[in-house]
Amino acid sequence: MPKEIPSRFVPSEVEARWQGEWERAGCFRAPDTPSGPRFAMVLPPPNVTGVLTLGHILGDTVMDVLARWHRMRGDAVLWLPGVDHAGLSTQVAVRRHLAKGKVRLEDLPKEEVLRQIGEWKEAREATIRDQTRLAGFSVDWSRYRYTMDPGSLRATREVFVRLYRDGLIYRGERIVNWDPKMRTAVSDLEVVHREEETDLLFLQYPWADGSPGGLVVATVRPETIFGDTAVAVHPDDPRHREAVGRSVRVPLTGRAVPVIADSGIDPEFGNGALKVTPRHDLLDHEIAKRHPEVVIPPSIFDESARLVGELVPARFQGLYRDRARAQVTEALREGGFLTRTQRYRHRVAHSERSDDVIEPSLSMQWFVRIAALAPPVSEAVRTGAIRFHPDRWTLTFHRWMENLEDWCISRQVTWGHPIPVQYCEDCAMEVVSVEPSVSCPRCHGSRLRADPDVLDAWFTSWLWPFVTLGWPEATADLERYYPTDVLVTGRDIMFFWVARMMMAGYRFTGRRPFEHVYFTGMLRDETGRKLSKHLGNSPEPLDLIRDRGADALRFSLVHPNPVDQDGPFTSSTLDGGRNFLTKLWNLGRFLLGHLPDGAAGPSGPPPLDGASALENRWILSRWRENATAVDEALDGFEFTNAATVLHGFVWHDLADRYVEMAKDALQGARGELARREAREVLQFVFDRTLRQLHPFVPHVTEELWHALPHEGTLLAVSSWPRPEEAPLDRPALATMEIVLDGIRSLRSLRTELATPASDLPMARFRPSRPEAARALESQSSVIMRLGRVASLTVLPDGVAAPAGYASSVTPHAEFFLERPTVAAVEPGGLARERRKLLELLEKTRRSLSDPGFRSRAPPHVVAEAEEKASELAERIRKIDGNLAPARQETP
RNA sequence: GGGCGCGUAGUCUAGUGGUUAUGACGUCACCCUGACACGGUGAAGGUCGCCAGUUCGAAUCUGGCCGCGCCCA
Repeated sequence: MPKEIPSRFVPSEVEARWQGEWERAGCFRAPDTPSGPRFAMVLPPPNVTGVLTLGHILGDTVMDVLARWHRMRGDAVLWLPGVDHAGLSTQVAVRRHLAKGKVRLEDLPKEEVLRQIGEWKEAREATIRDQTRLAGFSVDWSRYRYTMDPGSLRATREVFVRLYRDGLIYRGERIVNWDPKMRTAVSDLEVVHREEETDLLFLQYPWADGSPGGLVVATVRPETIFGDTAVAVHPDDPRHREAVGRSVRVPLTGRAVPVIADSGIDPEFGNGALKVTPRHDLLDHEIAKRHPEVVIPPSIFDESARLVGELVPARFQGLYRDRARAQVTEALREGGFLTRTQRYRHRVAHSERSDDVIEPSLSMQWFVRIAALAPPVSEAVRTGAIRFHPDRWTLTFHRWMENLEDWCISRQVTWGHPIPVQYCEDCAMEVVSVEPSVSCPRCHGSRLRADPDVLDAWFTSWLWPFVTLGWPEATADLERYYPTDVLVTGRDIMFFWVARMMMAGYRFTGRRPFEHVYFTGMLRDETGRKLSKHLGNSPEPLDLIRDRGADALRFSLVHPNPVDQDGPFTSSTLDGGRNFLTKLWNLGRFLLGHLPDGAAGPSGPPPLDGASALENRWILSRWRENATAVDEALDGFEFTNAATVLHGFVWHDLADRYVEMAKDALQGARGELARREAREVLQFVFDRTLRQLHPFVPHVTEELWHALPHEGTLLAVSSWPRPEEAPLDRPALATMEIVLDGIRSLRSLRTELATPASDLPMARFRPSRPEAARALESQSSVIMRLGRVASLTVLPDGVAAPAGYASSVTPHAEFFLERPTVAAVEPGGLARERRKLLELLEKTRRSLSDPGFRSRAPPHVVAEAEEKASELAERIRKIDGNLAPARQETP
């Protein structure tokens, strides 16, 4: 047993050691026990695109608190880690990386692209594992999974085939969100809208029959006129009633297109007439479907959004979207078609991944009819089988679930799971199978062409909670640890991922994938901006860990700002965490310094009786109260509350009060019996507090626990304390309130009187009640020591305060403190207090004189008010009595 | 435009009908007191966004307004 704890907590010397110990002991491996209480979580697999951000560390910290807490409670805990291949995102990242070396990803052969991405993945994955280890997260590395490992590959294909056979996956031509930079379709969820200002052009489409004038159409996308196959107006629009049924010529091409009436047109927009480009706009496409006379033309864009095709005049061929817009606008102006322009703010869709402007485009893609998967999910949330924390997100969730569009799952990128479909070159059959076929099941031809596309990465990660446990095989893990208990994630992926996992869970396992979904908040910097790599305001977690330690970082993420709310994370937040750990560390040093050689570890609290020191009875009760509050907070997913309770207990109850009060006893000033009792109490309380703090700050608690006498091998596998271990001594709690009130009063008077620090003035007190008298008299030595006075004696009723004393009046007593100099006067505090009390008294009396209050308010409230009024009046009377002589002395 | 949420000391925050409105950071004063200056002690700082209403009583419930944020179209 080392008799010394270093004077400073140096995380770098402590943290790595325990990470090694825990792993060597295998305490984070989910037990293979077939039954008994269990607790399971899958870690949301971070993208191999990048490394862990502070946001990840926040979520992981919450999960680690849950995992370690449950482990200490004796549950078989599974916390399963892994990474996500993140298809498109990763390809975008690697593309950007290659571009720095002036290499275009598109120019590389497929094998080379895969090799580059593979290298990228290996490097990032290693960093992610390091970060996870160094933060002290207690994941089960033996069950580590990757969304492109063989099991995931197999399961993904299996799911595709099942949904296809059930008619819930289909291939179809629909308007999709096309990302011209990445040259792939993306799903609705991967599109972000941003407000932009552009020119709204008013274009005159001449009448096809040659009559003068024409129909004026407003558009922000003049370059798409080559794809126009109609002009639409609202049927009730009087301005355009004549036009319906006629034809107009598309400027610059001369093609005649019909004017149609459609109630989907907004008459308020522009001139009330809309050019219909069915191949390049969702609304236009829907209009075209409603009107058989409107043809769907060939595309006018290639996959990079360059103008091409038979409808595009030669002079515009090959122009990229933006240049095309400028040149077409110029041509329209020259041709006299442009009647006017107007600045116009509107929302433009961008690809979340590449940031390029989305080009809506009619395209052949694979879709999932997710609306068919929704009912059991909505039902689960409605009945509470799955619950959100905080629960206000339930509403948002329901709204989205009621409005589901088919999910586009095919991507025209290289990196991802291949779509498990082959096309027969002979009979054109779609062959959909888990294992690739060698011949066509219909015509038996052997010329099968694999679908060149890959699947949206979410199509794999929506299976995460059960694929990671072995699905579709009926493994022991799946039996034991599915459904999982809690999912912790950010609400930004509520629809992307959480909802889809719920759909997949019910569809493929028939059960909920998890019971609780806990959403963490978003971290912001001191100016309120979201932390993001993009803004450059996001600190590197490894730097913070190196600088302040993993525990300080972890604690700062859950305290003092609420984990489930967006809130600031700044260097002063981090200081707070570090300061707290230092406080804890020094408490440990203090305790060790007062233990004799060979002291035993604490097993339970020492039995106390009426003869025991007040502070001992008090701190055990305070610990019990706080321990109960911690349990309640953790049960209710209130992580910040739990941390706040522990923080307050350690700092204020244990350090500021208990230790200060018990110092005498610990140093032997009150005899050997008192000394041993104080030691045992402090050992017990500190040991239990270390256990409770362990899920939040595992390293420092493990280190301190080992530095002190303890029972057991590792704190990480020790048991979670039960509040009932300690007695709840209500009289001790009440008595201590009076004692603390006295100490506070004397200290406050000292400051008000500017008593020099080294002075020990004399003090008197006049109790208001017998129990106050007993408390103050019996504890006078501790009050004298902490209140820093030389004597503390009772002033009998009816005896005036001695001259040269200043006073303070509390509900329990009047306190008098000797003034340091003759010149010192009654401080202003007493008069201020009097004003405050008088205001309160008046307010209370107003209530009491209101007949409605007496007749309607509950009797105990009335009684309390009466008691308060008389107590206030009494205190004011006492203040007046003490104030009067002071006034006389200083006219 | 629709939905959801939030406005409490300089900053962040607790508080779902009766509390002298909680805590932290910051500020000021004194103190390197034998665990800790990453500390101790004390103090200052709030018409709980505004206006109505409900109620004996509103930071708390209702409505309206103002401001901010997020999601969806």
